[in-house]
Amino acid sequence: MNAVEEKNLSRIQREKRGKIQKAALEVFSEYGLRSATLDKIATACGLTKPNILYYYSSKDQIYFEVLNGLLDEWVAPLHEISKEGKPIDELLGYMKAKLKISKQKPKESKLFANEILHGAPLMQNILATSLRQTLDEKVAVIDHWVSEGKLANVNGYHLFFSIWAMTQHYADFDVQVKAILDKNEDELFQEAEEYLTNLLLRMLSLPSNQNHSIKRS
Amino acid sequence: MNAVEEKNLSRIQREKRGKIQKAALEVFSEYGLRSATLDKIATACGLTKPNILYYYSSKDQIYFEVLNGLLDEWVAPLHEISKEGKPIDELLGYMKAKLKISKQKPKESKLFANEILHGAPLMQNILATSLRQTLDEKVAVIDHWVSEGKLANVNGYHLFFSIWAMTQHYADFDVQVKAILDKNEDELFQEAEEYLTNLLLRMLSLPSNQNHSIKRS
DNA sequence: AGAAAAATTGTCCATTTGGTCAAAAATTTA
DNA sequence: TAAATTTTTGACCAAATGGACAATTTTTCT
Repeated sequence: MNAVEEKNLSRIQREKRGKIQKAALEVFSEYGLRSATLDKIATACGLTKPNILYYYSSKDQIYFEVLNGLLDEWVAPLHEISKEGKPIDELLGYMKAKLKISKQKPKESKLFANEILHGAPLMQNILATSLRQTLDEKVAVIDHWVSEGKLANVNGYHLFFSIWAMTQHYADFDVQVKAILDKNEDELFQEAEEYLTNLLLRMLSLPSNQNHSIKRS
Repeated sequence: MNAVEEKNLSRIQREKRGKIQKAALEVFSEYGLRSATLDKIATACGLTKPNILYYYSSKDQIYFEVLNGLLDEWVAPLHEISKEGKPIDELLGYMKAKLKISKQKPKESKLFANEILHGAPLMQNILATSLRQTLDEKVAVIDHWVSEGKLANVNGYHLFFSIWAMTQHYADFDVQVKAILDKNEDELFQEAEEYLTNLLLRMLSLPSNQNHSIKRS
């Protein structure tokens, strides 16, 4: 499935490839594909440039490997949304999972964002097939919930777009966020979670439902 | 105020500088600062590379000029938010203004996003001073509205973050959006506006307020 | 241990690219 | 129109960079 089979690798190969990928993530997420250099990656992982090219045939290939690894992580939380669960809980859980990734893996988020921002030349077809199919399924679940009266009437696609946008914003544009708010990382994400929870609750709750912000019983 | 005074320029200078900036916006927004080349910009505006360097002293300077122009446009809609207006209308108007920019100036939006994504090396201090100050003022207005009972209780900073994130998403990540939805540009932004209007209405309306989706009187 | 295989590196190369510069062409000014 | 000024360009350069490769070192296998 992966472009590189990972089963028949020696200990050394596994270690070095791991080091390279980790360093490459750092460098690529900071500089982007073009302005990242093999020398920077080499320095970051303590290897020589030719040594890196012994493990990966080209800079592009390293980038491709790293990016491919990210895509799976990026899509994974979607699969956790269960038709059987309580609609609002499922969607709140999804938002929290995405927000958690933004907090814990900002570099990965930025690299992914950068790729899409520049036209996703390496992922466009995957987006249009795999991601699209998965999302279609989840939107169908949302439509189902809506039709059963378990959820306010929302456009499922745009709901996902907005969850992606709002959660990733805290990772991708952290420089801007931190230029405006002085909070430390923990405070910031705590606030964000409260804000987004409130937003989704208001957005998704049925108008005539029980009052969600103030429990009476 | 600008890094380059624009008053004492001849007709030729004005024309050529304009051409260069326009071409530079195209190229920079597609490739980013580093992987954009002077040759690409030269081709895009039909000038020679040395000719471009006759008008701008370096590639970095062109980038700086272009970027600086964008910042003003980016912040401008914020100033339109009036303390005197009806809170929800003001904020809906702001969202619509930002969404309109995403639709009509996607390249500008992407260039801006790219800069922040990579740490905003050229704008960090402006963000932390000018933008921050403006935003502080507008958040104060929101707090005021909230305290007067004209608006649901929301965190003003995160409200702006989410409006930025959600509206810019349609420009910055258009590749992803279009990989998932087949709609044409007009349909897409129409849907987005409806979705975001509904979202903000639900988010900002007071719980016990009049029913906003169905007018009774 | 010794041979074979794998891993590592120093050196080198070709291309790309930002930028220079002097000469030429075009425009403006007197 | 002729001089002065501005604009344009072809040729060129130095630095950066992705990558090749043969030689060397290290590890693995018998």
